[in-house]
Amino acid sequence: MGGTAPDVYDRDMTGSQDDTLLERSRRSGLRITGQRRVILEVLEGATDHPDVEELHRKVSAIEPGVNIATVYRTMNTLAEHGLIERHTFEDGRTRFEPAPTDHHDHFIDVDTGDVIEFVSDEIERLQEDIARKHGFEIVSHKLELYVRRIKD
Amino acid sequence: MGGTAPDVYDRDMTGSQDDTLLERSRRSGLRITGQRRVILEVLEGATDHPDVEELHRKVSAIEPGVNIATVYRTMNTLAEHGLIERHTFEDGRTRFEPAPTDHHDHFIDVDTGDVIEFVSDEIERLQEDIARKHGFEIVSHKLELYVRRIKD
DNA sequence: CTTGCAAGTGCAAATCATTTGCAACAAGGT
DNA sequence: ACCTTGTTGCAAATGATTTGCACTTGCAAG
Repeated sequence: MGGTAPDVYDRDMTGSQDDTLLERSRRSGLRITGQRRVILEVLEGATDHPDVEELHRKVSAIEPGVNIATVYRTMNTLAEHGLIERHTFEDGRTRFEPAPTDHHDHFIDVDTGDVIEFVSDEIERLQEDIARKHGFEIVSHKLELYVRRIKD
Repeated sequence: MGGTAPDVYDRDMTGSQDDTLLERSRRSGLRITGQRRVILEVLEGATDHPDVEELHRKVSAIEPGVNIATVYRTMNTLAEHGLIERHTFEDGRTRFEPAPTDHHDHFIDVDTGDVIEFVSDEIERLQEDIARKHGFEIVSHKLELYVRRIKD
Protein backbone atom coordinates (compact mmCIF):
# COMPACT_ATOMS: atom_id res chain seq x y z
CA MET A 1 0.00 0.00 0.00
CA GLY A 2 1.70 3.13 -1.04
CA GLY A 3 -1.27 5.09 0.06
CA THR A 4 0.27 7.47 2.54
CA ALA A 5 -0.63 10.99 1.69
CA PRO A 6 2.35 13.28 1.94
CA ASP A 7 0.73 16.53 2.75
CA VAL A 8 3.68 17.85 4.61
CA TYR A 9 6.35 19.55 2.64
CA ASP A 10 9.70 19.43 4.27
CA ARG A 11 11.75 22.42 3.33
CA ASP A 12 14.61 21.69 5.64
CA MET A 13 17.79 20.93 3.75
CA THR A 14 20.33 19.19 5.84
CA GLY A 15 23.24 21.45 6.52
CA SER A 16 22.74 23.77 3.59
CA GLN A 17 21.80 27.42 3.84
CA ASP A 18 18.32 28.57 3.09
CA ASP A 19 16.87 27.52 -0.18
CA THR A 20 14.45 30.34 -0.60
CA LEU A 21 13.23 31.54 -3.94
CA LEU A 22 15.18 34.67 -3.28
CA GLU A 23 18.44 32.80 -2.82
CA ARG A 24 17.80 30.59 -5.79
CA SER A 25 17.02 33.65 -7.88
CA ARG A 26 20.24 35.28 -6.80
CA ARG A 27 22.12 32.14 -7.70
CA SER A 28 20.45 32.19 -11.11
CA GLY A 29 22.05 35.55 -11.65
CA LEU A 30 18.91 37.62 -11.38
CA ARG A 31 19.08 41.11 -10.04
CA ILE A 32 17.33 41.44 -6.74
CA THR A 33 15.38 44.62 -6.94
CA GLY A 34 13.02 45.96 -4.35
CA GLN A 35 9.96 44.85 -6.24
CA ARG A 36 11.38 41.44 -6.98
CA ARG A 37 12.17 40.89 -3.36
CA VAL A 38 8.52 41.48 -2.54
CA ILE A 39 7.23 39.37 -5.41
CA LEU A 40 9.44 36.46 -4.41
CA GLU A 41 8.41 36.79 -0.81
CA VAL A 42 4.73 36.71 -1.71
CA LEU A 43 5.23 33.82 -4.09
CA GLU A 44 7.03 31.83 -1.48
CA GLY A 45 4.45 32.50 1.15
CA ALA A 46 1.57 31.49 -1.10
CA THR A 47 0.15 28.06 -0.44
CA ASP A 48 -2.30 28.34 -3.28
CA HIS A 49 -1.39 28.79 -6.89
CA PRO A 50 -1.89 32.49 -7.48
CA ASP A 51 -2.44 34.17 -10.81
CA VAL A 52 -0.82 37.44 -11.77
CA GLU A 53 -3.63 39.60 -10.50
CA GLU A 54 -3.62 37.92 -7.13
CA LEU A 55 0.12 38.30 -6.87
CA HIS A 56 -0.06 41.91 -7.87
CA ARG A 57 -2.69 42.57 -5.25
CA LYS A 58 -0.67 40.95 -2.49
CA VAL A 59 2.52 42.61 -3.61
CA SER A 60 0.83 45.99 -3.73
CA ALA A 61 -0.38 45.48 -0.19
CA ILE A 62 3.21 45.27 0.94
CA GLU A 63 4.71 47.76 -1.41
CA PRO A 64 2.39 49.90 -3.49
CA GLY A 65 3.45 51.21 -6.86
CA VAL A 66 4.65 47.96 -8.33
CA ASN A 67 3.30 47.83 -11.84
CA ILE A 68 1.44 44.73 -12.94
CA ALA A 69 3.57 44.58 -16.06
CA THR A 70 6.51 44.06 -13.76
CA VAL A 71 4.77 41.13 -12.15
CA TYR A 72 4.11 39.65 -15.57
CA ARG A 73 7.70 40.16 -16.63
CA THR A 74 9.04 38.77 -13.41
CA MET A 75 6.92 35.65 -13.68
CA ASN A 76 8.22 35.10 -17.18
CA THR A 77 11.79 35.57 -16.09
CA LEU A 78 11.40 33.24 -13.14
CA ALA A 79 9.75 30.61 -15.31
CA GLU A 80 12.54 30.83 -17.86
CA HIS A 81 15.00 30.18 -15.10
CA GLY A 82 12.99 27.25 -13.83
CA LEU A 83 12.34 28.93 -10.51
CA ILE A 84 8.58 28.74 -10.78
CA GLU A 85 6.10 26.64 -12.69
CA ARG A 86 3.21 27.87 -14.78
CA HIS A 87 -0.13 26.18 -14.82
CA THR A 88 -3.15 26.73 -16.97
CA PHE A 89 -6.24 25.19 -15.50
CA GLU A 90 -9.69 25.14 -17.06
CA ASP A 91 -10.54 28.61 -15.80
CA GLY A 92 -8.17 30.10 -18.35
CA ARG A 93 -6.04 32.20 -16.08
CA THR A 94 -2.38 31.36 -15.85
CA ARG A 95 -1.30 30.52 -12.35
CA PHE A 96 2.04 29.90 -10.70
CA GLU A 97 3.79 28.01 -7.98
CA PRO A 98 7.38 28.01 -6.77
CA ALA A 99 9.21 25.25 -8.62
CA PRO A 100 8.38 22.07 -6.76
CA THR A 101 11.24 19.89 -5.67
CA ASP A 102 9.23 16.76 -6.23
CA HIS A 103 6.65 16.23 -8.87
CA HIS A 104 3.04 16.36 -7.92
CA ASP A 105 -0.39 16.69 -9.51
CA HIS A 106 -3.42 18.76 -8.68
CA PHE A 107 -6.89 18.51 -7.35
CA ILE A 108 -9.00 21.48 -8.36
CA ASP A 109 -12.02 21.92 -6.16
CA VAL A 110 -14.73 22.92 -8.61
CA ASP A 111 -16.79 24.59 -5.90
CA THR A 112 -14.16 26.68 -4.18
CA GLY A 113 -11.52 26.94 -6.87
CA ASP A 114 -8.93 25.69 -4.42
CA VAL A 115 -5.94 23.87 -5.77
CA ILE A 116 -4.56 21.01 -3.73
CA GLU A 117 -1.44 19.06 -4.51
CA PHE A 118 -1.02 15.33 -4.31
CA VAL A 119 1.36 12.60 -5.35
CA SER A 120 0.87 9.04 -6.43
CA ASP A 121 3.79 6.89 -7.39
CA GLU A 122 1.37 4.31 -8.65
CA ILE A 123 -0.09 6.67 -11.18
CA GLU A 124 3.33 7.90 -12.20
CA ARG A 125 4.42 4.37 -12.83
CA LEU A 126 1.28 3.51 -14.71
CA GLN A 127 1.79 6.48 -16.98
CA GLU A 128 5.25 5.30 -17.88
CA ASP A 129 3.87 1.89 -18.74
CA ILE A 130 1.17 3.24 -20.97
CA ALA A 131 3.50 5.61 -22.75
CA ARG A 132 5.99 2.87 -23.38
CA LYS A 133 3.23 0.63 -24.66
CA HIS A 134 2.48 3.29 -27.24
CA GLY A 135 6.11 3.78 -28.18
CA PHE A 136 6.59 7.01 -26.29
CA GLU A 137 8.74 8.22 -23.49
CA ILE A 138 7.29 10.78 -21.14
CA VAL A 139 8.80 14.24 -21.20
CA SER A 140 6.45 15.67 -18.65
CA HIS A 141 2.85 15.34 -17.73
CA LYS A 142 -0.07 17.05 -16.20
CA LEU A 143 -2.85 15.43 -14.25
CA GLU A 144 -5.71 17.52 -13.03
CA LEU A 145 -8.58 16.08 -11.08
CA TYR A 146 -11.54 18.39 -10.92
CA VAL A 147 -13.25 17.35 -7.75
CA ARG A 148 -15.92 18.09 -5.22
CA ARG A 149 -15.65 17.59 -1.50
CA ILE A 150 -17.67 14.63 -0.26
CA LYS A 151 -19.94 15.57 2.59
CA ASP A 152 -21.19 12.99 4.99
CA MET B 1 2.64 23.00 -38.87
CA GLY B 2 -0.45 21.54 -40.43
CA GLY B 3 1.73 18.81 -41.87
CA THR B 4 0.10 15.79 -43.36
CA ALA B 5 -3.37 16.17 -44.70
CA PRO B 6 -5.86 13.71 -43.30
CA ASP B 7 -8.45 13.44 -46.00
CA VAL B 8 -10.07 10.10 -45.63
CA TYR B 9 -13.40 10.46 -43.98
CA ASP B 10 -14.92 7.04 -43.88
CA ARG B 11 -18.44 7.22 -42.77
CA ASP B 12 -20.33 4.04 -42.20
CA MET B 13 -23.82 4.53 -43.54
CA THR B 14 -24.88 0.92 -43.22
CA GLY B 15 -28.61 0.67 -43.17
CA SER B 16 -29.91 3.28 -40.79
CA GLN B 17 -29.48 6.77 -39.42
CA ASP B 18 -25.91 7.91 -39.03
CA ASP B 19 -24.55 9.46 -35.91
CA THR B 20 -22.74 12.38 -37.38
CA LEU B 21 -22.15 15.62 -35.54
CA LEU B 22 -24.61 17.13 -37.94
CA GLU B 23 -27.34 14.69 -36.99
CA ARG B 24 -26.61 14.98 -33.34
CA SER B 25 -26.71 18.76 -33.63
CA ARG B 26 -30.03 18.58 -35.36
CA ARG B 27 -31.34 16.33 -32.64
CA SER B 28 -30.12 18.84 -30.07
CA GLY B 29 -32.41 21.33 -31.70
CA LEU B 30 -29.77 23.49 -33.30
CA ARG B 31 -30.49 25.24 -36.54
CA ILE B 32 -28.49 23.84 -39.35
CA THR B 33 -27.28 26.81 -41.29
CA GLY B 34 -24.97 26.73 -44.24
CA GLN B 35 -21.99 27.80 -42.19
CA ARG B 36 -22.76 25.34 -39.44
CA ARG B 37 -23.00 22.52 -41.88
CA VAL B 38 -19.49 23.30 -43.04
CA ILE B 39 -18.11 23.81 -39.55
CA LEU B 40 -19.55 20.50 -38.40
CA GLU B 41 -18.20 18.75 -41.45
CA VAL B 42 -14.71 20.10 -40.86
CA LEU B 43 -14.90 19.33 -37.18
CA GLU B 44 -15.93 15.78 -37.83
CA GLY B 45 -13.25 15.21 -40.39
CA ALA B 46 -10.50 16.53 -38.16
CA THR B 47 -8.37 13.86 -36.58
CA ASP B 48 -6.35 16.38 -34.67
CA HIS B 49 -7.74 18.78 -32.09
CA PRO B 50 -8.07 22.02 -33.98
CA ASP B 51 -8.28 25.49 -32.50
CA VAL B 52 -10.65 28.16 -33.73
CA GLU B 53 -8.22 29.64 -36.20
CA GLU B 54 -7.48 26.30 -37.74
CA LEU B 55 -11.17 25.57 -38.04
CA HIS B 56 -11.85 28.92 -39.53
CA ARG B 57 -9.13 28.42 -42.09
CA LYS B 58 -10.43 25.04 -43.15
CA VAL B 59 -14.01 26.23 -43.19
CA SER B 60 -13.07 29.24 -45.27
CA ALA B 61 -11.38 26.96 -47.76
CA ILE B 62 -14.70 25.25 -48.36
CA GLU B 63 -16.96 28.22 -48.03
CA PRO B 64 -15.40 31.66 -47.83
CA GLY B 65 -17.11 34.47 -45.99
CA VAL B 66 -17.74 32.65 -42.76
CA ASN B 67 -16.81 35.04 -39.99
CA ILE B 68 -14.47 33.85 -37.29
CA ALA B 69 -16.88 35.14 -34.65
CA THR B 70 -19.35 32.63 -36.00
CA VAL B 71 -16.86 29.86 -35.50
CA TYR B 72 -16.29 31.02 -31.93
CA ARG B 73 -20.00 31.21 -31.27
CA THR B 74 -20.66 27.86 -32.85
CA MET B 75 -17.98 26.20 -30.76
CA ASN B 76 -19.54 27.65 -27.64
CA THR B 77 -22.98 26.50 -28.63
CA LEU B 78 -21.78 23.02 -29.49
CA ALA B 79 -19.90 22.78 -26.23
CA GLU B 80 -22.95 23.87 -24.26
CA HIS B 81 -24.89 21.09 -25.90
CA GLY B 82 -22.17 18.61 -25.12
CA LEU B 83 -21.50 17.95 -28.77
CA ILE B 84 -17.86 18.87 -28.61
CA GLU B 85 -15.23 19.07 -25.90
CA ARG B 86 -12.87 21.93 -25.21
CA HIS B 87 -9.25 21.45 -24.29
CA THR B 88 -6.60 23.84 -23.14
CA PHE B 89 -3.13 22.42 -23.54
CA GLU B 90 0.11 24.09 -22.57
CA ASP B 91 0.25 26.20 -25.69
CA GLY B 92 -2.59 28.36 -24.40
CA ARG B 93 -4.92 28.12 -27.36
CA THR B 94 -8.27 26.50 -26.82
CA ARG B 95 -8.77 23.44 -28.97
CA PHE B 96 -11.72 21.19 -29.68
CA GLU B 97 -12.74 17.69 -30.54
CA PRO B 98 -16.08 16.10 -31.33
CA ALA B 99 -17.55 14.80 -28.11
CA PRO B 100 -15.95 11.44 -27.52
CA THR B 101 -18.26 8.56 -26.86
CA ASP B 102 -15.88 7.12 -24.34
CA HIS B 103 -13.57 9.04 -22.11
CA HIS B 104 -9.94 9.22 -23.06
CA ASP B 105 -6.80 11.15 -22.27
CA HIS B 106 -4.11 12.66 -24.44
CA PHE B 107 -0.56 12.18 -25.48
CA ILE B 108 0.94 15.38 -26.80
CA ASP B 109 3.99 14.75 -28.93
CA VAL B 110 6.33 17.55 -27.92
CA ASP B 111 8.26 17.34 -31.17
CA THR B 112 5.43 17.33 -33.67
CA GLY B 113 2.62 18.85 -31.65
CA ASP B 114 0.42 15.89 -32.52
CA VAL B 115 -2.31 14.95 -30.11
CA ILE B 116 -3.03 11.27 -29.69
CA GLU B 117 -5.81 9.80 -27.62
CA PHE B 118 -5.57 6.86 -25.29
CA VAL B 119 -7.53 5.12 -22.58
CA SER B 120 -6.56 3.35 -19.42
CA ASP B 121 -9.15 1.93 -17.11
CA GLU B 122 -6.42 1.28 -14.61
CA ILE B 123 -5.55 4.93 -14.36
CA GLU B 124 -9.19 5.92 -14.20
CA ARG B 125 -9.71 3.58 -11.31
CA LEU B 126 -6.60 4.74 -9.54
CA GLN B 127 -7.73 8.33 -9.78
CA GLU B 128 -11.01 7.48 -8.12
CA ASP B 129 -9.14 5.79 -5.31
CA ILE B 130 -6.86 8.71 -4.71
CA ALA B 131 -9.65 11.24 -4.79
CA ARG B 132 -11.71 9.23 -2.36
CA LYS B 133 -8.71 8.88 -0.10
CA HIS B 134 -8.54 12.66 0.05
CA GLY B 135 -12.25 13.04 0.67
CA PHE B 136 -13.15 14.09 -2.86
CA GLU B 137 -15.30 12.76 -5.61
CA ILE B 138 -14.14 13.33 -9.15
CA VAL B 139 -16.21 15.64 -11.28
CA SER B 140 -13.97 15.39 -14.30
CA HIS B 141 -10.34 15.11 -15.00
CA LYS B 142 -7.63 15.82 -17.44
CA LEU B 143 -4.52 13.81 -18.03
CA GLU B 144 -1.97 15.01 -20.52
CA LEU B 145 1.22 13.15 -21.19
CA TYR B 146 3.77 15.24 -23.00
CA VAL B 147 5.83 12.66 -24.79
CA ARG B 148 8.51 11.98 -27.34
CA ARG B 149 8.57 9.08 -29.77
CA ILE B 150 11.10 6.45 -28.82
CA LYS B 151 13.38 5.55 -31.69
CA ASP B 152 15.32 2.34 -31.55
C1' DC C 1 32.79 55.27 -2.55
C1' DT C 2 31.88 56.61 -7.37
C1' DT C 3 30.65 55.25 -11.80
C1' DG C 4 29.02 52.69 -16.01
C1' DC C 5 25.90 50.08 -18.03
C1' DA C 6 23.01 46.32 -18.68
C1' DA C 7 19.06 44.61 -16.41
C1' DG C 8 14.83 46.10 -14.47
C1' DT C 9 10.78 49.22 -14.13
C1' DG C 10 6.68 52.29 -15.12
C1' DC C 11 3.42 53.71 -18.26
C1' DA C 12 0.84 53.65 -22.10
C1' DA C 13 -0.03 51.78 -26.31
C1' DA C 14 -0.03 47.42 -28.84
C1' DT C 15 -1.26 42.46 -29.37
C1' DC C 16 -3.87 38.26 -29.04
C1' DA C 17 -7.66 35.53 -28.24
C1' DT C 18 -12.31 35.74 -27.44
C1' DT C 19 -16.83 38.04 -26.67
C1' DT C 20 -20.69 41.09 -27.63
C1' DG C 21 -24.22 44.78 -29.34
C1' DC C 22 -26.86 45.45 -33.05
C1' DA C 23 -29.02 45.35 -37.49
C1' DA C 24 -29.78 42.30 -41.27
C1' DC C 25 -30.80 37.50 -42.38
C1' DA C 26 -32.53 32.92 -42.88
C1' DA C 27 -34.16 27.98 -40.83
C1' DG C 28 -37.94 25.56 -39.88
C1' DG C 29 -42.39 25.13 -38.05
C1' DT C 30 -47.40 26.77 -39.20
C1' DA D 1 -45.73 32.36 -48.02
C1' DC D 2 -45.21 33.97 -43.20
C1' DC D 3 -43.47 34.61 -38.61
C1' DT D 4 -40.75 33.84 -34.97
C1' DT D 5 -36.51 33.32 -33.23
C1' DG D 6 -31.99 31.58 -33.66
C1' DT D 7 -27.86 32.92 -36.42
C1' DT D 8 -24.60 35.73 -38.76
C1' DG D 9 -21.51 39.58 -40.03
C1' DC D 10 -19.18 43.42 -38.67
C1' DA D 11 -16.99 46.27 -35.80
C1' DA D 12 -16.18 47.75 -31.47
C1' DA D 13 -15.42 46.04 -26.65
C1' DT D 14 -13.04 43.01 -23.36
C1' DG D 15 -9.60 40.76 -20.74
C1' DA D 16 -5.24 38.91 -20.37
C1' DT D 17 -0.62 39.53 -21.50
C1' DT D 18 3.26 41.79 -24.00
C1' DT D 19 6.14 45.53 -25.64
C1' DG D 20 8.52 50.12 -27.00
C1' DC D 21 10.66 53.64 -24.86
C1' DA D 22 12.57 56.64 -21.64
C1' DC D 23 13.88 56.46 -17.05
C1' DT D 24 15.88 53.97 -12.73
C1' DT D 25 18.81 51.07 -10.17
C1' DG D 26 21.46 46.84 -8.90
C1' DC D 27 25.92 45.60 -8.59
C1' DA D 28 30.59 44.76 -10.05
C1' DA D 29 34.73 46.86 -11.39
C1' DG D 30 37.61 50.57 -10.56
